[in-house]
Amino acid sequence: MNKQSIKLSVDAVVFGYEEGNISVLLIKRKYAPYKGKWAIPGGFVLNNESLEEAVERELHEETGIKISYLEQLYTFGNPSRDPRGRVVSIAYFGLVRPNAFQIFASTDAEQAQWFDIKELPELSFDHREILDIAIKRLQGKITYEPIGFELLDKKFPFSDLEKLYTTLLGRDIDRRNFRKKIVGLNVLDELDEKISKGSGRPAILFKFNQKRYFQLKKEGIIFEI
Amino acid sequence: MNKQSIKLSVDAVVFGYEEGNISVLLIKRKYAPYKGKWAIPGGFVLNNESLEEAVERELHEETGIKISYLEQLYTFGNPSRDPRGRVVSIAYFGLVRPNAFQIFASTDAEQAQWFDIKELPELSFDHREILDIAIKRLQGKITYEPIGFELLDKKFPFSDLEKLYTTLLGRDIDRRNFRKKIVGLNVLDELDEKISKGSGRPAILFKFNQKRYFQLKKEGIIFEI
DNA sequence: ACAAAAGTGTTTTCTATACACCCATGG
DNA sequence: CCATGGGTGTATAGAAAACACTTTTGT
Repeated sequence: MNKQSIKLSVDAVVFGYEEGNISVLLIKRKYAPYKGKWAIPGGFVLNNESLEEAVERELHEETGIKISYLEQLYTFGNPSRDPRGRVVSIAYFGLVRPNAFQIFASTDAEQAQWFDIKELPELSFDHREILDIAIKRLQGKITYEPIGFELLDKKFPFSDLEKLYTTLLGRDIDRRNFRKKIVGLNVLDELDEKISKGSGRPAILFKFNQKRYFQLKKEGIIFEI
Repeated sequence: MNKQSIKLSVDAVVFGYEEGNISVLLIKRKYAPYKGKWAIPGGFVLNNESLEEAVERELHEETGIKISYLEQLYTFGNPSRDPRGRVVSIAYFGLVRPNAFQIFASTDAEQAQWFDIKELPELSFDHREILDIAIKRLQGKITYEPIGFELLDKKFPFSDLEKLYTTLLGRDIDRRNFRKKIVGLNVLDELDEKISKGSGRPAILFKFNQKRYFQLKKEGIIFEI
């Protein structure tokens, strides 16, 4: 019988959102292959760790950020996807507020950096394909799950949530209808605080009702905007 | 550096539908571990084949059936899921008409058999968990995709499609509203043929308009019954 | 007072749901 | 002629979409 010599890796596609821009966290590879090229953070799975542990560890090692919830995206196994030999990679997917983390490169990464998803550099391996699938998933999620908790500040004006949705959907939405729908979900708590953005009427701040938010996620709302 | 010694396998969860019953194809294991126990068909990935090739090959070897489209379900990587050592398994998912295939066990399988999903035997490894996730996916699919093409005969009366939906949803649906909705999707072509089921008015036969069907799948309709 | 962003209701349209009787055939 | 399953339309309620002016602040 042919001895199997397949290696297993994990990759973490981490999206951030800030003021109308969606970005993704990439690292510059320190070693060959693709030395000096940008790539999705990730690396080989160790013998005794779960896949989730592996992806969190690799992400932390290479970029300094620690995320406790990464969702499995897809497993990529094309035999020629890695020039070093057969490497099957399980890709994960996460959302964060970029400004809530300080990123710093280490181990296999020479550099770690946020890239706007509309201005991506050339990527290593089949990482462009992985990223494309992740972007599709991100845009798909919005229709069957509430989104925003992981991407917005703790306290935020309604307009931030609205801008997030217009950015992810790539089109304008009606402010009144949107507000009605979100309010109807009971997922936001209104605070006794306002924020002023220099000019214009100050906005009331909201926060997500965490319990209700995760309940909706679990139930899987269908949510057409 | 610690040399990685993880093995990679694939598993194929194949669902069948026949006259109001959903079944799944299982094999009885010929070798240890779990010798003589039922399991989801699958096995190790070879060095030079893609994951899709591997899962189709294993399914064919163990059960005799050949399916060209299996969808990736999830990757299971719990370090203790296999008593032989670290085995990560990529599970796939497919739908067929059981009566369109003749099943016969071979290679690692002592027997291959359809089981009603309400009367499952004890399963090997973490296959019960895999199957539960697959069943959830099957039930979820129905709300965002048309379904039935792979599960019904080429030509079928409307009532067959209706019964499939009631079975998958686990509840009754309104015959008139259901028909309206399906007809509205333009996914069925009416044939000039009828079928009689012994007593009662003969039913007009339909077939799926394949082009339209796969177009809807791709677009991803949201389809509440 | 004006510029800039936040906040708010009503009307219309569409979609989902509820609901019951007639039709065609076999025995 | 009766038992059995197949086929059909309409009315109502609820949800989504379209739509524009007023409020509050900073300058």
